[in-house]
Formats: sequence, C-alpha cells, structure tokens
Amino acid sequence: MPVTIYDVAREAGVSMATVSRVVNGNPNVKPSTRKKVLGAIEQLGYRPNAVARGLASKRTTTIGVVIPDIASPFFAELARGIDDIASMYKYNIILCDSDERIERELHLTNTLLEKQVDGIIFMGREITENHMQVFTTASVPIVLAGTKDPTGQLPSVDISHYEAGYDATRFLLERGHKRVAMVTGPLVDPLWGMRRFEGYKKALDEVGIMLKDSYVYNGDTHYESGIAAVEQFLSLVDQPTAIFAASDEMAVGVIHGLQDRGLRVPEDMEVIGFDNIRLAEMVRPRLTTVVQPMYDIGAVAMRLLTKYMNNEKVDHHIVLLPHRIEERQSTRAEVDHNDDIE
Amino acid sequence: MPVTIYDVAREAGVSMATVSRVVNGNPNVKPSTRKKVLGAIEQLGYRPNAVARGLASKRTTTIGVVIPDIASPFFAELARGIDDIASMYKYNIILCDSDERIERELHLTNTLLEKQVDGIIFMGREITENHMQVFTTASVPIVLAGTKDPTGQLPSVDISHYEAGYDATRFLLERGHKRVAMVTGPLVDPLWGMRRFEGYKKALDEVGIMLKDSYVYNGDTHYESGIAAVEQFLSLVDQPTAIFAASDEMAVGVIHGLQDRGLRVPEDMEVIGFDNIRLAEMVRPRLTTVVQPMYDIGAVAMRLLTKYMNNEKVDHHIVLLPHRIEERQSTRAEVDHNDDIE
DNA sequence: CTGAAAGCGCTAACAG
DNA sequence: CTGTTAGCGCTTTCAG
Repeated sequence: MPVTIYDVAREAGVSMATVSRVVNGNPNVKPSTRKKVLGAIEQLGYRPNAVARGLASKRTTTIGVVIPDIASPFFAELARGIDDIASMYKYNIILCDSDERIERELHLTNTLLEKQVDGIIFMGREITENHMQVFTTASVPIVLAGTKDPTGQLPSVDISHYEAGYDATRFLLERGHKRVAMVTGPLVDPLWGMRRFEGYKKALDEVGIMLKDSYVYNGDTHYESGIAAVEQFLSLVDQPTAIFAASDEMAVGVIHGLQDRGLRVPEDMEVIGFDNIRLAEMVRPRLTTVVQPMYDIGAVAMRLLTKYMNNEKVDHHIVLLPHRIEERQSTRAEVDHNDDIE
Repeated sequence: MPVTIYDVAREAGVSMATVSRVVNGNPNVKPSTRKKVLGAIEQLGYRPNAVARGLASKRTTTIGVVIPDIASPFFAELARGIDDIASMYKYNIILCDSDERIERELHLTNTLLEKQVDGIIFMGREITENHMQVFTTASVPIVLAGTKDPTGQLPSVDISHYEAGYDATRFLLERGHKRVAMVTGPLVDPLWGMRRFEGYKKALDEVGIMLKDSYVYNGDTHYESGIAAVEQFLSLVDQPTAIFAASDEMAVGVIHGLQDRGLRVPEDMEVIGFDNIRLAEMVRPRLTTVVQPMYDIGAVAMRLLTKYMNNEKVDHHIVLLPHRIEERQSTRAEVDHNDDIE
C-alpha cells in the first residue's frame, strides 16, 4: 500500500492540509513544522499522487501532442523544441503518433481531452472542418505547430510556405537559370504541397517564364521521390538546369539520382532543398536549402500554449517564423556583380 | 462546467453506476437502457474524465517513456515501435527527453511514477546503482529498451553489442584485411561504447592481430567524429585498409572524410557502420552496416511491459534480438571461394 | 500559521 | 440487470 498524504500527516503530527501546503511550497507554514513534515516525507518515502492532485485541482501539468510521425527527422526536431520548453515550464507531454490519418487524429485528440491535458499542440498536414469541430469542443487551448488552419481562427506557429517556395525558386532564377524544375510535396497537402508550389509558380510568373508541367514532379517528400523525379527530368529533350525540391530528403534523392547518371552537382545541375534537417550536411555536395526553424517552431508553439494556459494576453495568435536560405555546395557560389573598387 | 457521469445519469433516468457500465462496455446492461444512456451521452456531449477514473481504478492506461533524445534517428525509431504497440494495447505514452543526464533520468522517472503511469520503458546508455535504487521503489514494472543493466535483474530488450561488434570486425577480417581500424562510441558507455569495442578486440585477437591504439578513434557517435577519425587514420604511415564505425552517422562521416581526401570507398577503403538508420541508404556508396532492429526493440519492449502490467507469465526477462549485416556498396562484394563445379 | 471538511468524477463492491 | 454507497488521494475554502 503506497503511503499517502494522510500517513505523512499522522507521522508528522499535523493535518493533511499542512502537508499539502509544504508539498506545494505554500509559504504559510512555520519553518519548524515544515521541517517536521519534510522529515516525515523523507522517512516514509512519500511520493505525491499526481492523479489525485489532478482531480482535485483540475490541472494535470500535462499537455498532449499529436504528431504525424515521431520517426520523421522534421517532426522529431519539432517535438524536441516542444519538450524542452514544456519541461522548462514543468509540463509533461503525452505524445501520440497519428500517422496522418484524420480519423486517428480526431480520436487521439479526444483521448487527450479525456485525459484532462491542460493544452494540446497539434501537428498535421491539413486542418479540416472535422478538426475544427473537435477542437471547438475542447475546453483547453490548442495550438498548431508546423501548420495553420485555413480559416485562421486557431493559434498557430509556422513559416510562410508560399514565401519560402517563392524565395527558393527566385534564388535559382537569379543565378540565370531559365529551366527550373520542382519536385513538390503532395499537392493535396495545402501548405507543404500546394503553397510551396504556388510560390514556385509565382516566381516563374514574375520573370515571365511559362510553367511547364514536365518540369514539375509530384513527390511524396521522401528520398525515393527525388530519384524518381530525376528520371523524369533527364528524359526530357530540354532538360532543366536547376531543381528545387520541397524537402531535403527529396533533394538528396535528386542529387544521388543525378550522380548515379554521371551528372555533377552543382556543375551540371544546381539543387536546392527545403527544411534543413541534419541530412543536408551529411551529403556530398552539402545541400543548399531553405532553412525552416524546426526546433523553434516547436518551442514557440509550446511557449504560446503556456500563455493561453495561464490566461496571459497574446498579441498575435498566428505567428510566422522567418525562414532563410543556407547556401552550401549543391548550388554554385554566386558571382558578385557589385564589386566596389577601393 | 463540463458534463459528468452524474449529468448523464440524470438525463437518462438511470444511476451513475449504470452509466459507468455502458461507458466501460460492461455487458450486464439491458440493450434498451444502454441505448438510453448512449443517447444521453451523445446529446450532452459527455466525455469521461480519465483522471477521475484513474484515481478510482488505480490504472491510468498511460505508460512513461524516458528517452535520451527524441531527435536522434535511432531513438525516434525505437519510440515509434513503442508507440505503435502501446496504442495497439490502448495505452498512451508520456515521453520525456533525458538528455542522457543521470540526475534528470532519475527525476523524470520519479515524476512519471507520481503521475501514476502503469509502467515505464527506460532508454539510456548506462544503468547505475542510483537508477536501480529509484527503479526498485517503483510499484510498477520497468523495462529497459536498447540497453541492459549490468546485474541482469531488470527486464530488458536489446541486441548483443559484443557479438555485433565482433561480427562487424570479423566481416572485414574475412575479406582479407589485416589493418582494420575502429571508430568507437564513448567508452564510458558500457554497451554501445565498450561492448562493441570488446567485440572488435576479440575478433582481432582471434586471428592473431595485435590491437593498435592508433587504429582506434574514440568518437561520440556523431557525423563529425567520423570525419575526425579519418584525419587520424590517414596520418599514419601504415594506414588501415578498412574501418568499422560504431554508428552509421560516424560511418557516413568516415566515407565523406575519405572522399574529401580523394579516396574511394570501397576501392581504397572499406567501411562498415552500425544501426542501419535510414541515412545508411541515403549516401553514396550506400552503407554496409550492422542492422539493429530498432523498431522491434521498442515494440518488443512495449509488448513485454504489457505482460508485466497484466501479470502474465514471462519466460525470459532479458531478451536479445538478433542483428545481422546488410551488405551494400561501402564494402566490396566478396569473391565466392567455394564454387562447386557442376 | 494550522485544521476541519467538502468535494473533484469515477469505479467497485454489495445489495437487491 | 440496476441502484447505493464508499472511497481513490489530494486541493481548497473557511474558520480559528
């Protein structure tokens, strides 16, 4: 039989209310009795029951996290950001893999709510009406991380996929390329797929280049897609001279696909990726890529959640973190056109 | 105010006990009243409070997982195995990053115990006396995954690091190499570091090759270590002709370090890694490596934990999963010496 | 500064 | 098949 607060009270010769006070660091306890209680706790090996506390206080100091796949480097890094900030604020995390299946996402969210989590961080590709419906029945705050809801009602932390897609394409265009191909993510995915692709189109459009369907390969974000994309691009008469892949894994697949066919990167083909997972530095040539602050997205989302949980005022419920391009060796060093003469 | 079981009871015109029964799928309820209750639940939008249930039933259907770093591909894969089996058995997971800091590991374990988890899966590099002490105060089962305690008392699921280290070295030796170097993990780590290294020594010893200190580089499991190791090995007069790295990341670092110096793999140097994380296939040449069944270690550990939680009989509390070598292109295809003539 | 007492929402005997 | 009745272990007024 585990020792309870009542046992400690008896041992220390005080009431359970007093024990509760010292356990919770309430200052209204005379030092001498505090010491007595602490002694009893130590002696009995008392360990507070957080479930009972949760029931009585209606706070569990636990938050729920719904994640597509913890084995994905991208999401794992996000999760790390969440966990670090959570532990800083003394929260624990219930982690649930959704496999990106909507009905599972909804089910998990409900389970989390049943477990009385104090808040939820939700990661997923797409936010549907069904999601909104479940989310609104929640009595605790929910923030989206690495995604955003179409209606803009929910708090969220993400980057601008559109801008990022635009910038990556623009980066290639500014190097003089006229034939820029793209390996997209699944287009059913509104942000990672569609928005990045729209950014690509915008950039092309802006310089008056017509979108060519054969320059677009619809990938699934994984390595093999990159290799497959190369197959398609190299079969064309007017092969592209630069490729923008919507994920680093695909970009590395592209590089290897190219190298397997005897082409050199960046000499024969320039390649830019997206995300900046660690893999980007573990390939030759090292990958130039759009840096997404994955860890920060998680960390900021968690921080935002704490604000909601503490009823603090928040200025912007939708936060877009900055992205940038990290130039490495899969693209050529740009010639500096603006040498000032000294 | 959230709706409680009591509200449902009133709405349905039954007692809360009956509501509890239908919620918990107890068969002893007349279909007609079950329907009534279900209707009330639906109408009121009732959502059972798992915390209250946990307090009353002394089971939380939640388990705790202590992990060194969820952003590590190796542990993330393990975590995935755990989560999949856990969700199959209707358990949720409280995930805690320990950063491999012992005092944090102990603290987290205690927190998990306070939260009344039904069991714990512990991942870490080393199990000390302090660990054992905390573990024994737990009234719920604890199983180790990807590690093993020195005394062999705790249930655990892992591979034989010694055998694996031996096999990898032997693999190289059998290809005729006399100068085989090793990039180890931290030797303070008894399993990943020391045991694999001991396997290496054993294999050398067996064929009468003297261990050379300069052929051993003490890495930290990460990519950069591999590159640094190459520096050391290539500075020697009698350079090694094959390298065994105790992690895939280091092995890929080795490959790139070699390539950066103009050497070819496997022509000039053969390389074998350890783990078989996805990266092993995303490098050129693809990495030959010791396959560790990461997902399975997690899955089996979780399965084992369910047995303990249900008081089922378990035959072996220490399970060693098989490892094997996956030959890819970082080692030469072996000549077949045993061609039978037909 | 400390104690008494009333729940938190649910499960689990125990009756009936 | 269904209702009654105790708690589960702790927090939280409210008195004193």
